Amino acid sequence: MVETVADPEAELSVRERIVAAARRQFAERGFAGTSLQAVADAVGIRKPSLLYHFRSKDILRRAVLDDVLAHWKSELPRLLAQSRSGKDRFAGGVGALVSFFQADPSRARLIVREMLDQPELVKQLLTEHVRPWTGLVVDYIRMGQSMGQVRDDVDAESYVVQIATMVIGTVATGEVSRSMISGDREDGVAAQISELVRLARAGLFNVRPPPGA
Amino acid sequence: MVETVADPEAELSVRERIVAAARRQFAERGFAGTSLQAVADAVGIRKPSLLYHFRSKDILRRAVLDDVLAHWKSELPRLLAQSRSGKDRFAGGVGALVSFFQADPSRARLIVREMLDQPELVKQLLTEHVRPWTGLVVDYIRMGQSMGQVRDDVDAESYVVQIATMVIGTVATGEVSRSMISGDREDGVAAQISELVRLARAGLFNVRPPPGA
DNA sequence: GGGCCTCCCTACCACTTGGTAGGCAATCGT
DNA sequence: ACGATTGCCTACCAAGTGGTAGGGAGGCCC
Repeated sequence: MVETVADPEAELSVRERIVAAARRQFAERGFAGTSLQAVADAVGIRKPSLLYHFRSKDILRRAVLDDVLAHWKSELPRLLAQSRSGKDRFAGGVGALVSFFQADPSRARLIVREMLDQPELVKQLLTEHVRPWTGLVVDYIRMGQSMGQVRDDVDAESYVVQIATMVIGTVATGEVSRSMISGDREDGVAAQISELVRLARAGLFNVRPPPGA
Repeated sequence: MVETVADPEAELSVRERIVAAARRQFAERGFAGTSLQAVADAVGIRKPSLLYHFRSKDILRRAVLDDVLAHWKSELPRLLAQSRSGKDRFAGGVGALVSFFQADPSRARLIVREMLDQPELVKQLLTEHVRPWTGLVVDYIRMGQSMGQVRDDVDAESYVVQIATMVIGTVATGEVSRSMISGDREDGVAAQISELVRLARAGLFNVRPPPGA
């Protein structure tokens, strides 16, 4: 029995559907707070069938984490391409990073949870998959510094990490922190993100051409 | 009912020791990932004794969260006093906020976890306890804007939330994000924090007197 | 003293958890 | 045609969970 062909989810393999369901639940209730029973229910199979595809809960956890990082990694080139030159593209790049996580907030929440639950593993995985790319950004910023376009008091590496922390944190805890903004105004998300981009920009570029030149 | 107000440097009450142990464990392993058995062991009592002081695990959770927020709230005036005027004090204020959470990172980690686990409750508690104080900061920033000292493209509310997100996120996930900074250089923490302060500052103040006037 | 309250204990319980054993139908390679 | 493999199932289990029952030692007030 197969579901409707029009539904994009219908074409996913059972493995993929398990990973997707697990990601959502791990993100929402945490790893320890999620039972295999609940994941199996969400997929529409029985628990032992789930354990046939993933031999233990820990293996499933790892698969979910790998999946999120793989998606992130595969999106990075596209995101970076948008920030390759100038201030306008830079704003677009940060915005695109935000949209990547915002498109499925469970990605951000999962990463935050795993950073808390297994810092050593996440540290290793990020170093392996994401760091090479951030290295490109760091080089780009340093180039901008040598050309006088970028503030020279910027610590490029710390800057990148800080912006990433802000982006992921903003998406993951967005609902809560947004409630601190003026009651519950409609444009909370937009305001928060535009302030994020503004902060990132103000912290990076010289406001106007250096006075000496 | 608190009986320890006049106690000079006496040992903590059992209740307080339970809350402290629970905070550490909830922060480290999460609420669902922590058993009452483990908390009781850390305190050095049996599980039913723990349940004598807190009638359910959920009540303990709430007590832990209240405790953290109460400490935060009570520290806020002192932290704000340091940022009342000018750029130097501002840096001190943000730095002080960082130190507050860094003094016991389990506070930051617990708040992040609870923002993920029970966003509605945390939203309500933050609005009740913390928001009045951030309101003061917002007013202060707006005053600075009317005096031309602060950039006028700053959305004061979003700015404050964004900085707080960055501070809490930096402390909570510090170990991991720091590993993205150049191998594992010794001053990772300091570099990260100083970049945080620099970002906050660059995003707030006019770099030099406004050009038009 | 005697009753009472505080605080901690041992013993126990119903329930859920991750995981295993083994069977059954469809599909595949040859 | 037919054994092996795949993918799912029912039935089960040992361990651990949050929580309860009830008892006992010590201090406090009359």
